[in-house]
Amino acid sequence: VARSRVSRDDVARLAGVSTALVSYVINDGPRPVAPATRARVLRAVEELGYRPNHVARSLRAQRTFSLGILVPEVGNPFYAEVAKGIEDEVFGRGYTLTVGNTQGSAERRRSYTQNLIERRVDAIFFDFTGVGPDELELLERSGVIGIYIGTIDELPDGVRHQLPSVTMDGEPAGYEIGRRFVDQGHTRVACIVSDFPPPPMSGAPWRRVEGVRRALREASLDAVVVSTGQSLEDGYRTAAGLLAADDRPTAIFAFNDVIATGVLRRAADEGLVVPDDLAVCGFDDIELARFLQPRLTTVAVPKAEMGSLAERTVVEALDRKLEPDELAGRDLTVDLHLVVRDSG
Amino acid sequence: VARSRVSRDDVARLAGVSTALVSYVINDGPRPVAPATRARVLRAVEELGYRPNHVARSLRAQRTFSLGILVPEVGNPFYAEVAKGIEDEVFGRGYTLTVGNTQGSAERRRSYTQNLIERRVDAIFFDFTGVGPDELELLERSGVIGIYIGTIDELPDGVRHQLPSVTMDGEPAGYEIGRRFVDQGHTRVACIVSDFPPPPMSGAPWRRVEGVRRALREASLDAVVVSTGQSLEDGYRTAAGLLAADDRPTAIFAFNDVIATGVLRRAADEGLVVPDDLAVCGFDDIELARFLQPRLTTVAVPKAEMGSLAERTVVEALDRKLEPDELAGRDLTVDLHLVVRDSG
DNA sequence: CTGAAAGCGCTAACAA
DNA sequence: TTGTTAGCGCTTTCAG
Repeated sequence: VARSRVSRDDVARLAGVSTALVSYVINDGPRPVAPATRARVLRAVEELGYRPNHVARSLRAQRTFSLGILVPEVGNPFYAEVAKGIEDEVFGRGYTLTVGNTQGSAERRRSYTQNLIERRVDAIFFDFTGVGPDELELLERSGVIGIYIGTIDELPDGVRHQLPSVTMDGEPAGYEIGRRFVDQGHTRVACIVSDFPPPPMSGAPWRRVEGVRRALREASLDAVVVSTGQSLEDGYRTAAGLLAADDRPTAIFAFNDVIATGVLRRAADEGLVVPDDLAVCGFDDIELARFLQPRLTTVAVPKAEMGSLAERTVVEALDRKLEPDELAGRDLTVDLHLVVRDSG
Repeated sequence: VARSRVSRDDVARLAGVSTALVSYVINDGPRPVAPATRARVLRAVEELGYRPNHVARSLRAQRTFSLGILVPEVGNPFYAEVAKGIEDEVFGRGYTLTVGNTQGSAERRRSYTQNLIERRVDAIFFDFTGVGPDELELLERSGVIGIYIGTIDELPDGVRHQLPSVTMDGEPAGYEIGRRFVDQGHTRVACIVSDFPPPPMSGAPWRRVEGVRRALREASLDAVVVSTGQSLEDGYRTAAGLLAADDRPTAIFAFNDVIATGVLRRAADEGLVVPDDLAVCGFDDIELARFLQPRLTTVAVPKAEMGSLAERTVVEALDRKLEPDELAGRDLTVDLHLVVRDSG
């Protein structure tokens, strides 16, 4: 077997034509080729098992047809969901997706961005990873398109509107949850927020928590807010701490469904009945939420939609050969809504 | 800002040296450079914000430092886990991971393999996707390294030992589960297997189910086996069917933890108490398993270990510039063990 | 309708 | 210690 060493030259030689012809045949253009010649080329391609080298093509075309996506944690189904939406969409158009796990580290995020740019990906999606001035500058000087997908919390003011984005604002949904807690007569409510170290760049409190507290404040109440990590275990452990107190909360708003799942587990371990002894609300509405026992009350985030909005923005820009700056200001927004189930 | 147009030539010109020197400085070799010159080059690099073009470098080096991984479904935390293990490991060595979702389609698997090969990835990991003759031939003629990670079920005989692999055999663990069911006095047990369309290439029954049935047979029993898809919903729906029957099973072995989660949900909906009215065992031991209510009895699969064994095999082969055929026959195996919790 | 050749950005062998 | 240059595989302009 001819080990990959088969190049366009070999095909041309075997078919007895010039290399340009081979190119025209393979790409169906840009110039026409006589049917007989075309057939000869095709036969040679077949015989040699020739396949074009995408690397060479990328170098020449100054376009790689590959996209990068940065994710805080691929293991978390929430982030995976938007990545999946994008991948599914672009594969049909010949793009490939390179994914990077930032693990919440700003340093990793920066170095991945750098790496992807050196590899000349056509665009980079920042999937709930936040974007800082570093990434912005890297994108700027390289001319690579970047787009942000995530919460408005994670976009520092100096960054917003500098690159296109698809964002959501958790405040209104948080407010609804807070209202619900108030209506249910809870007076001791806790919010568990889930920060990667370091905390969100803006340093601002999370919008979704602000929403909850706004509702509480209207009833002259407030919430205790504690911070934890991203895993099921983090949710479990944090809930354990909260529930150990004498004046333990009777309602917990968990930052996301993964944390909420940990909380539910801990509640069960304490012999607490949810929602009677403890109300629990999550956020994200991952598929799992409605399979948990009890079914989780949570906030539906249109993950697939966020992915495809971003994907469409990028692909269109690429197709129309827009410059990155022409995309600045394209800030799309999606709506969230509360999904009431059994946990709170 | 100089839009990415900065190339090695610009740096050389600004520093007043030859392009080779720039190369030597950037790569720290292969030839030494006088300190003064080096400093000048570095300054020019800095001033221009120069970054090497990885595409050109790949073309030249005949090596891209990118790896491909094919996964049945990124949304499933089980598959994501091994991908994560690999990614984490190789990123430090400068590799990047391009992931493809096959969605269980053999056609997609083939076309992704093709695509990745054209992009000249240095190696492809097949993560529980199976590998068929098509992929084998593609790898063969391209000289790209391929490695299989998954169950032995999914490797047709014509493919085994043709490429390196890290596999597990579910039979013994299945047997343990079957034994447990027997010891608990169950006489009506059901197995839910989870096939993507089409069914596993080998056409053979799944080893883990064979194990369960072997144990049952020893007690002169047998299991009913039903097939379903991969989602929580699939598990839920299939359990609904099973539990609707008059002679409903009192024990269910679910193909994996995702399916088991759906089963648990349905059992709760039917007002069945697990494990008293119904025993449920899963497979994989995803992190979620021990947070479910009830905690899921399942089989621990060393996901991270499988990933890193495969990763090490590949990286070593790449470092030592081994030919793909030198890897054939490197078949590693990992052990599984039952994790008894509360569901069965 | 087809061939020759330049050039994408980089590395390294060869020369000086 | 440094400069020059061929060539990785491809596309496309310019000639014929």
